[in-house]
Amino acid sequence: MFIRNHVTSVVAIMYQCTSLPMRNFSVCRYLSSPKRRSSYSLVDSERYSSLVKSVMSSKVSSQTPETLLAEDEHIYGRIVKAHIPPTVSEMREPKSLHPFLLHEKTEETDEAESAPPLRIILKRGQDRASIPSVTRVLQQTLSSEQIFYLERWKKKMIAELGEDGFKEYSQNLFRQGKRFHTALDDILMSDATQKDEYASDTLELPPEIQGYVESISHILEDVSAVRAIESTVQHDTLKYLGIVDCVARYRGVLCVIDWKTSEKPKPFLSNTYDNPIQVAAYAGALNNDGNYKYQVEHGLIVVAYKDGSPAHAHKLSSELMLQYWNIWLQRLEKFTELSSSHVSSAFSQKK
DNA sequence: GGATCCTTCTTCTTCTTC
Repeated sequence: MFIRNHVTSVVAIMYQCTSLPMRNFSVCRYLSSPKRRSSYSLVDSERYSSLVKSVMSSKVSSQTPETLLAEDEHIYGRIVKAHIPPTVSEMREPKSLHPFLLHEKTEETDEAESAPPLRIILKRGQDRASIPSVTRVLQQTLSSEQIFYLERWKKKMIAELGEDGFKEYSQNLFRQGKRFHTALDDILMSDATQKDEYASDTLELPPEIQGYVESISHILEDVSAVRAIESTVQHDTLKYLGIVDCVARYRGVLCVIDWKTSEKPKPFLSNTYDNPIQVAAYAGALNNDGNYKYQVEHGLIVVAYKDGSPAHAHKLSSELMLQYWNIWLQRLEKFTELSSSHVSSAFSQKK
């Protein structure tokens, strides 16, 4: 078990290395090197001896900040405040420094928690037509490694089931996932609105869903104060939207909850691929959406199984959420670059 | 009424030893 956990964490570090910007990559390389060496030890000290001497020398220069400024002015002229256009990342960066540790929105009251869950239906108007969704961004910015393994899996399945068989298999997976979500929405909504602890027991469940619901029954015992169900969230600054499965308290902590169905067991967070990024993206959007009068800092991914075996619940602390939020920003940036290059190439073709 | 959108899922592995 230890070895497995160890390997998982090493893989997690490797994954982070590949997902983070170059400066972080060098940090990872530094951490993974067998012997931590200072980069200064690599400097050809003989070659730079005069420079080192001049830097280390205590001799005071005849130049002072004032004389340097006067000299600069003489050479370059007076400083004129120039308008520097913001970079894409600056434009996209929200005004808030931390999307999960802000308390700008008014504090919650017990009354607000006892109100019926919010459900903002997605309406695609003209203003929203161009706004990408979380799913679309994640799908279109998969790594080449992810695409490779998915394609390989697909080929294997088609070889096994045939084209039509695979199509039917995929549709069935989607159908089960959708039915599970619908059933869960009914359960949560009926519990939240009827104030009856056993209200959901009277609900009729489709037979193929019963195992999944049984799988999450122990999780549902710890879920309370449901605030939102299948509700649209939109990041007003970063311009993206999505639909959160659920916002509720899990063991007393307010979380964005994502329900998943899976054929394979997913006991580790790393088994859930991009799901944590999805949850962080939803939470970040909710925290920047005026329709929600509260902040959510935590996340929860619940993986349910058809045979009724206990679901795996992966908690995402605010620290983890921030890490995944940063990965989400990178994916969003990549998506923007891809779509703008797509637009410009389409434009040049038209020309 | 039809089309489109947001979701719903799918990946990480192969061989040795006890």
